[in-house]
Amino acid sequence: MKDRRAKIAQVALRLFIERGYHATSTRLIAQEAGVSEGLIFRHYTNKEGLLEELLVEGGQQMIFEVADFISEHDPKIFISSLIDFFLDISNNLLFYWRLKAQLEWTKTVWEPVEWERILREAVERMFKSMGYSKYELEAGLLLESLTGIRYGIFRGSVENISELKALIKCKYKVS
Amino acid sequence: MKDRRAKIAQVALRLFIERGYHATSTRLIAQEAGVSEGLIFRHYTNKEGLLEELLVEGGQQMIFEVADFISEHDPKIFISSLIDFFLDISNNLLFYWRLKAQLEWTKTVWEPVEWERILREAVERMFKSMGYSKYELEAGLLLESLTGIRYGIFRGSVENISELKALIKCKYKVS
DNA sequence: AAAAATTGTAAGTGATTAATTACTTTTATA
DNA sequence: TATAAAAGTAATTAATCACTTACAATTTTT
Repeated sequence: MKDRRAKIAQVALRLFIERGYHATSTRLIAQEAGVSEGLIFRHYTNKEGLLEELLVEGGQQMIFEVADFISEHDPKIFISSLIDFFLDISNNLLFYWRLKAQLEWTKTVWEPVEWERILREAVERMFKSMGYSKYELEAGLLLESLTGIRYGIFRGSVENISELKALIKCKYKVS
Repeated sequence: MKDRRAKIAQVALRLFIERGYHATSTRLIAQEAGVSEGLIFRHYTNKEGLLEELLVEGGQQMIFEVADFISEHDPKIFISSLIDFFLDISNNLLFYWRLKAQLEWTKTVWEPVEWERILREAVERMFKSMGYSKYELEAGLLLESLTGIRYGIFRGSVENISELKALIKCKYKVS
């Protein structure tokens, strides 16, 4: 069976999100994946290596996804797509996003990863082209706000997502 | 020495934030607090009981603080104070806020605590009195956005906080 | 089909975990 | 000041942790 490595990664990602990285034992991962505990360490150097690969893989997928609407040159369509991207619960990178967010709480220094830098620069460019004077500040405000709402969706404190999306788009006059 | 219990709580709060709840051992807490490990379990039923008390205590302080600008009846001053409350890094409840946020990632079901309910209702009332038609949605948007920005401040991805505050207040026409 | 490499497991390893025990010291009370 | 209660500790507990070892099964390569 070739896909047992993938199965371990899949189960680990779910458990890390459900219970937190430190509260998830390699024993439990193995049990839920239906493999022996030793196999985890045959495929990954250690538990942290497994986590690292989940983050790298998710980050690469994210770069791919972000590249999609980076190519959009119409600011209005861009901002609208950005809001959808952040707040669509059907987003297939939700698990990665959640794991990343969870881990950020214990980090001492924060450095944006590649897709975050690419995205921020693109949003700044859009606000600039839309004639906003403080475009960097505007980009920061929108991105942090969207992140907050996304956290709210994860948490379960945001119900009417589609209405909220419409309201935000209305505020930025992009739909 | 009477204040050793308080010392344990103080050190535990710091370590839980720095390293995460599960990654912080009772042994480390005792070491950093300069007490024996057994003393932790003399004062608190268990590790989770210690965490619980930190959350309850912080929540009670938060109710007290929130009550401050709940009494404000001028919507413009209210919203302005709300923004300050959420984004002032001098806020003495920052540690509680951070711990609570960190723990929310592994919760299966989310229920707003008392101060969160009180606050949300007050914000809704204010938006209603300001003539916003979708006042509930507006309240949700502002609160989740401010939470997101606050997380950004914790994370270190927001630099120009005062400028950002001014921009938000400007958008809501409250200063 | 033989050899080699990979994938898999069961049964461990020592270290660390939260929590308890048995006991001593300090503080409060009668 | 005698006594009870509370606050404190050192040493220990069973359980669990991430990880390793020695070996077996399965693929892949030649």
